[in-house]
Order: sequence, then structure tokens, then C-alpha cells
Amino acid sequence: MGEISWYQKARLRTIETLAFWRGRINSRDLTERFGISRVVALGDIHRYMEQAPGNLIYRKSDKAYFATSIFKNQFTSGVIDEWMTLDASLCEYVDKPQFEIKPEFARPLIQAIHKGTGVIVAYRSMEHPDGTERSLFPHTLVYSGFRWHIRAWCCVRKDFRDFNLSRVSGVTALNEAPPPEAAPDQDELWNMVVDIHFMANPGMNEHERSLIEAEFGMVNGLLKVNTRAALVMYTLQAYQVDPDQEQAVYKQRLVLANPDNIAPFLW
Amino acid sequence: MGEISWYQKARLRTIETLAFWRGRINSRDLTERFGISRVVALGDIHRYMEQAPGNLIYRKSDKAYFATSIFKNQFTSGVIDEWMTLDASLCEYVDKPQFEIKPEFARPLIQAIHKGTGVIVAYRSMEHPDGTERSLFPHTLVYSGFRWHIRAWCCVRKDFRDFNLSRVSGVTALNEAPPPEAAPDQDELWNMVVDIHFMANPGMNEHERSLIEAEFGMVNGLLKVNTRAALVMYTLQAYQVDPDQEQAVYKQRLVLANPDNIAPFLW
DNA sequence: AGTATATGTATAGTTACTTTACATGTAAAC
DNA sequence: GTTTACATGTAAAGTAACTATACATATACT
Repeated sequence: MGEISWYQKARLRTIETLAFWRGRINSRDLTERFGISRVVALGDIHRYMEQAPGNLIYRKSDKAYFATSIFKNQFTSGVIDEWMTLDASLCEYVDKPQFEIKPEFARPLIQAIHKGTGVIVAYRSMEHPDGTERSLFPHTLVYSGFRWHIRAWCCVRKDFRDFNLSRVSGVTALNEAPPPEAAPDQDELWNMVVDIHFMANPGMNEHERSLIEAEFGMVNGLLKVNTRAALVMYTLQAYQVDPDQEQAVYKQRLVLANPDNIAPFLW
Repeated sequence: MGEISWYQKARLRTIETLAFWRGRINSRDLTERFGISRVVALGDIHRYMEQAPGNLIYRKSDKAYFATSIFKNQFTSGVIDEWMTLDASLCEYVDKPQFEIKPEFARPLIQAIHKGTGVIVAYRSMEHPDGTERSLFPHTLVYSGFRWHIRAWCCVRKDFRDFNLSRVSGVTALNEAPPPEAAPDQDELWNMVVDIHFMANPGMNEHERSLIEAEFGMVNGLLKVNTRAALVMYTLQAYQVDPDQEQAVYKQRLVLANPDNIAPFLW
């Protein structure tokens, strides 16, 4: 007794998520999802009602449990993504680009990050489209929302840089410890946190601006986002903001409110 | 016996994912992650080796099991996302905009989609920043990679449209069945699938183009993406392609290869 | 040589789950 | 109105899964 096991908790979370977002929950929801028997599924629902009293009520006419108006999340955070992972049938995700990440390249990189050792990487860049070899000391994998990257010390350039994972065409493990200047805590742009301030594009009228401000949850007309200095460019991309502010108003609802603070971290 | 339960399968998937991407797996990985005892964790590893023979090998010197060179995925698809959900510590996600989706609005919408009934929505738009009331028959939730949307029949405009979930400021359930023209299968732009063809921006030189083609896994210089006609605009955004092709070459690596086929679905 | 940390294995005891059965209540179909 | 379908509610017997504990073994590090 006492402790609830991991998988029982997972089921309680599912109950809560379904009840919270869809409003109703059934023993059938659980038997189909988890392959458990009806007895256990019902027991889970009862256990949930015990642990989160007041959240659910049974309506005989609907043969299902319903979320009450005083529902309070107990096992989940109430973010809509939680629901989407459960019920993909009513939801459509727009396709994102799928860069082919080959495990034979990613695996030694991940291992090198784990062990803190170096790698030799065959890498194609815009300057060297045919590829060059570089020895790197990677410390983190980065997903920019678009591409996968590796943040690493580059032994040729003597600097920390981003490498595009889908442009890697070969990896060899070095099993060598990094020189002191390549230690992750020496990566200044990585460890520096920058405050990006967005505001509604002033090219819009007052009403339109207030709409955008409400939509992004701005306070006093500002949306503040913290991000690593090394990732500023990607954060702007994720917010669909062109730092050069060349875009037409209808294409870019947000603009930078503190461009001077951000400028040093653009390239 | 016979069937493996859901949570045991989840553990086997975890073993495979860790072994595949990180290269090594330990009983400790499992006890910490799932709160199971060491005996069971080891049993899981042994069961995995039984079910996926040849994938793992124990190295006494490292006190861990390692992926072999002939590793073949058996329980997972081998997509890097699977690994990221398991080991967030080595990985950094660039922040995405978090639109506040209030459950008190989303819940009745989701319920209406489930039941196939209508809703009255208070909605702010660029044309009406102060908000108007509209009755809708929603059929799907859409995540564009940026915003959450509702695809719905609009009773005022007599048409299927997209509504931005974060611009909804009130929802009332109608409990009414939709008129025949509002049935989801009548949503032509939704049910029509469009073939978007991307190619490397011809403003680049041959070497640069071949780099981009390799990166996106293009075949004969083309990347083909299927998407619902109603979502074409969002797909272009996800691929960071400006349909007007006004962007500088260094900002836009991809361009549309079949703009004439796509043009009817832009707005 | 001692310590820490893994695996390997076995056993007894507990918890969780399945299967089966029967009862009840509601809604929708006939 | 009766039947059918489908849900909950509950109980009991049996099985599977997991825990706790113990002791043995092997390797690496200090």
C-alpha cells in the first residue's frame, strides 16, 4: 500500500486529462487504452474520485463520469498538449519538416556528450558544401523547433558553435577528454541568458494591437522571453519574428521591443 | 503469460530507445525511471534480449548493456523524438510561443466536436478586435506548429473556416445538430489533399543547392509534402517558406516548385 | 586491500490484475 | 411495453507481477 506505482499514476493522469479536456470519462476509455480489465478500470476511476474529491460525478443517464464545475487538476498541469497526446483522433497536426537524423551519426554524438569526450565529424556547410572534417567536443543537443543541432567546441575555429545535425555525414569517436577551454561551462553564449522583449507591431492600429497583446498574454504591451544567447536567433524564428523587420505588417504581428539588447546575438 | 501488459511494453520501449540512441542501458535506468525493483528491471533487460536477440551485449568492464552493430528496432520507430522525451537532460528545446488556452473555452469546444453539436463563440478578429458572437459547428482541432485552431462551419459566413483558439473569449454549448451543409464531410478544403513540391532556392549555386537537397532528403531535387488544402498556409509556415518569395536567399532555403497548383489555397 | 557498484539468482510474501458471475439501471430500438 | 445494448457495481477465486531480502560474483577506482 501507500505508494502508487508508476503505471497506476499514469492511468490516474489519463483519467484526469480526459475528464478535464473532454469532460467525460468511462471505464471503457481505460480498458481500451491500457488493456486492463473493466474491474480495474472502474477501480481506477473510484480511486481517482477518492484522491481528487469533487472532480468527477457520475451521470446515470449518460453512463459516464463528468467533470464538475469545481474541477481542480491534481495529477496533471492542465496544458492542452497533455490532451492532444491522448486523443489524436480529433486533432490534426500540421506537418513539420522531418530531417533525416541517422542513428549511426547521432548515437556516437550522444555518447560523446554523455562521456564528455570528443568526436571527428564530417560536416557539410554552405561554405564547404562538399564536406570537411572537424574535431568537436559536443555538450548539448538542441531542437530549434525546425532543425536538430549540436552545440560543440570546434577545435579548428577555437570557439563554441552550432552544427546542423542533418548536415553531418560521418562521426568517429575520439575518446579524448576536452582541453580546458572546451569545457561546457566556458561556453559563454550558451550560459548567458538574454531577455527578449516582443511587442505588437506598431504598424497596426490600436484595436489590432490590443488583440495581439491579449493573444500572447502580454503585460503592459510586452511579452518577455528568456533564452540562451546562443539560441536567440532560433527563438526569433520560433516566434516568427524577422530581426531585420523587413516583413509586411500582416505577415509579422510581433516585433522586437529591445532590438539593441538583442543585436549582439544575431548573425 | 502470452500477452505483455501495456506497462511492460512501455518499459521495453524505453530499454530499446535508450540502447538505440545512447548506446547503453542499465538496470538503474529502469529502477529510477519507473520505480521498479532491481530484480524486475534486470528481468526486463533479459526479456528484451530474448525478444530482440542480438541487439544488446553486456560489457562487464562497463557494467552495462550496449547496443550491438546489428541493432534492429523492434518496439520503437527509431525517430529521435522518442529519445528526447526520455532524456531531456542532454537536450535543449528552443522556446515556442505558449498561447494561453483556457480550459473553460477549450472544453466545451472539444465536447462539441465529440458530440457533433454546435456552439456560440465570442471571437475577436482583426476585423472585429472587440469581438463578435458567432455560432459554429466545429469538427477538428488543429495545431499549426504555432497556434491552436478550430476548424468549424461558420453559420454567419455559411462556410468552413479556421478560428484561432487564443482569440476565443467565450463559449456556450448549443446542443444542436448541424444543418446538412455543416457536416464535416462537406468541408471541401479540409478533405482535399494537396501535393506541395519544394525545391532548393535557385538563387543558390549548385553546391549549395545539393547541400539543401541532401538535408531535406529530396529526390530528384524535389521534396513532396501532402497536406490538406485548408492547411497549406500553415505547412508553408512550418517549412519557413514565403509563398510570395519575397525573402532573401539566405533567409529562405526552400521555394515552391509548383506555385500554380498551390496558389488557389493561399490567402 | 578495501570500497563501491554493477549483475546474477533464489525465495517468500504482497500487490495488482484477470476472469467469471450475477445484479442493477438507463436509453434506444423494435 | 418489451427487448436489447451498454454501462456500473460488486464479489470471489486464481494468476501474474512486483517487492524485499539475501548472498554470490566480477570489475573499477582509490
